[in-house]
Amino acid sequence: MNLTSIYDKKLRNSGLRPTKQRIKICEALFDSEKTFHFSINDLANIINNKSSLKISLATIYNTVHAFKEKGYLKQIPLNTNQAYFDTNISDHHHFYDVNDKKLIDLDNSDVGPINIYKKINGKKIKSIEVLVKLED
Amino acid sequence: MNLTSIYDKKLRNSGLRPTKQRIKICEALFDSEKTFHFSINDLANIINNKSSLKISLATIYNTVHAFKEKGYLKQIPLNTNQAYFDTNISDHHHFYDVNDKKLIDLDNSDVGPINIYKKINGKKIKSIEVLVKLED
DNA sequence: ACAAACTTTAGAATCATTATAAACTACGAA
DNA sequence: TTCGTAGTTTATAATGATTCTAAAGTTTGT
Repeated sequence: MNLTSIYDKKLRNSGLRPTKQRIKICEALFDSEKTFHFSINDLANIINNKSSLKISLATIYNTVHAFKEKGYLKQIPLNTNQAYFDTNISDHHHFYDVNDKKLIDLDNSDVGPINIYKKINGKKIKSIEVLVKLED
Repeated sequence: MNLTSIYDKKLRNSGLRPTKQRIKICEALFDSEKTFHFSINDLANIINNKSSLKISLATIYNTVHAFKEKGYLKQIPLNTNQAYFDTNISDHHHFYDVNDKKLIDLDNSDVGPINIYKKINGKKIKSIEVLVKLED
């Protein structure tokens, strides 16, 4: 089965129609084995620079949010003015290099087990994310 | 020594002139023993609702950034559209309740030791921040 | 009291993101 | 296949947070 039909199935299974825009966004995000980090603007540039089909910013926003909802993307908690997303949806963490303003994955195996001793009544833990800031 | 003169000294020591706006912002932030989390808008409301001296938004932005630079405030890494700050500048972490959209401090003692095994050449760790998302 | 440097401010500008509503497309039923 | 409906895309406008600007005001050392 080729990638396009995999994306087609993925979209259908999520209740999203496999439009050519969404397939193209899937290609930009998931064709490579390597995962990566991106802002909406990064993604718009990646797609609209190397393809004849231009996709509007609104569609890219909509699609990224839909994919985030469906769990195909994660948003990275950061204190920057724009949102950053990750195609690596495994449980993992991040380095943030404050000088180079770059994100680097920290696999779960790169971080020792994290124990949270405090409990909040009626709430359960949904995720644990570690941000390690780096400087020169 | 009263609080106002402590703030005066704090500001002078940081190379910031102790203007009445900055003193008032210090009062709003640091008078209470309790630390708290706030957005710029929260802070503007706190100050401008309970005081006759109205401080412009621009000044509040400037001052919060200056205080963050000086280490009197911390910005909390989150994926929200607006910036959140913390008057608790000790090493600590956060719960974020995704249903109630509320932040709760997680003291260092509430979290087991965190070990980072990965190293990046020429970079050193500046901070480690854990965000624990909670849901119902 | 004075000049220089620093601050505050209102308002404009910018940037990221979301909303709108009209045109377009996919899809299932007939 | 054709049609109607629901879902999608798009340009553009609207919003909201934040930053910039430049003029007016304040602080400070002398």
